[in-house]
Amino acid sequence: MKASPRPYHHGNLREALLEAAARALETGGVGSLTLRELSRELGVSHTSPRRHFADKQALLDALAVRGFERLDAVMARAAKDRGEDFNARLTRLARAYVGFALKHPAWFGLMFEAKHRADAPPVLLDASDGAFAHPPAVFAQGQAAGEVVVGDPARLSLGAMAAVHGLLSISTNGQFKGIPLDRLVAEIIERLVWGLRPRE
Amino acid sequence: MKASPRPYHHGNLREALLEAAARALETGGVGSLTLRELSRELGVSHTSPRRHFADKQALLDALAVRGFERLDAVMARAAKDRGEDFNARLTRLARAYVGFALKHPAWFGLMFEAKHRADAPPVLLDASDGAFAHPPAVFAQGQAAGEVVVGDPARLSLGAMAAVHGLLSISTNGQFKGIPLDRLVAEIIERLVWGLRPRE
DNA sequence: ACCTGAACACCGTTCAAGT
DNA sequence: ACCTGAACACCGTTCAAGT
Repeated sequence: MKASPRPYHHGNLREALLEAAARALETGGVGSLTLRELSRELGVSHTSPRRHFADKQALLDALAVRGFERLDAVMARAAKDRGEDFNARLTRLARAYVGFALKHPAWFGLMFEAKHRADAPPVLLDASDGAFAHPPAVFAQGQAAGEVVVGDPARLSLGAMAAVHGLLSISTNGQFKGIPLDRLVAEIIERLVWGLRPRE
Repeated sequence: MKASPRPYHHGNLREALLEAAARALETGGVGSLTLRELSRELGVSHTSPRRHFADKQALLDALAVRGFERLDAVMARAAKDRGEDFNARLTRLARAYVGFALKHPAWFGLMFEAKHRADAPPVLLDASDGAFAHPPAVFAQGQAAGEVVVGDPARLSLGAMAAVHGLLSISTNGQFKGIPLDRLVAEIIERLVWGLRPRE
């Protein structure tokens, strides 16, 4: 958003660093991400990153923020109302979440690791909150349609998102005991929705 | 279990390394865990660990196995039948899980990170399976008592454990938007149990 | 303002050598 | 069998210096 000042030797080093870091993350995991290697790749000295990020952790945090922004965009698209019932809509949202996590496992891992640091910057927590604002919205509309019990949507949706996220953590290689994640997600959401029916 | 051969310079270096590593993990997180520092602490040369662990990752894997064994012990104790109903028992099991994770956050994180590596050793996956065998047992007894719908206990319990684990991942510093994890766990389990009631 | 090069204090891993 | 010491190829970070 901020207009970049005239470049010196490199076009926009900060941006280039973040992009190269994201690539490194996808290719070789967080272990392969070093400031010196990024600098080499971009043809600048290994001390250049210092001008744009206080230290390595600052770059990782910025990368985590980008991740939550991407996740936010993915969730926003999946949360759009298409006239389905609550179950179908929540399942679509959950699948989008799982899809992002499986497509960018190292990035996804970095995002939550960064968020869990005691001194995580506010901008990071805000980015996370942004992405996690979509499920409550879907729940609220489910309530409006009489498909979901009354109660704080944020609190109700937390259980659903926790289940989906936990499924990712507990599973291995996109499956659990041979059953693909996608199927398990649908199963769990359906059972959850059943439990969330208004009690007559 | 295996009888240790006569020591050379150190009593039982393998054991000492694992204990020192666990301590380092608790104190300064996984970032503070280096083979050289462990060696210094134990008064051996920095190449000694090589005799007992092929590389650093092998030590981390062994540490992760220990973690799952500890978790298994904690879960086994919590899963014991005390004559409560299914809801109370599952809540106790979930709280034990959360308690372990909050008490040893770095270790807990290491365990699942190790488990997610593509080349995770079978012994690690077995240790994980061991700890996760307790919830299905509780579910099976819940079914026997007519408190839970029919279905594969492993599959049914997966949703519950995923929700609890996910809550840990999504939350920050043992809470979520100011609400303590313990309370959220109880809430989610209760709602889940409600959804798992046999449908008449 | 932005980048460089040398220097410092660390790593993990390898390997020939010791007892 | 078990450990050592030197060596190698890396790190992140600091700092005086350049344009």
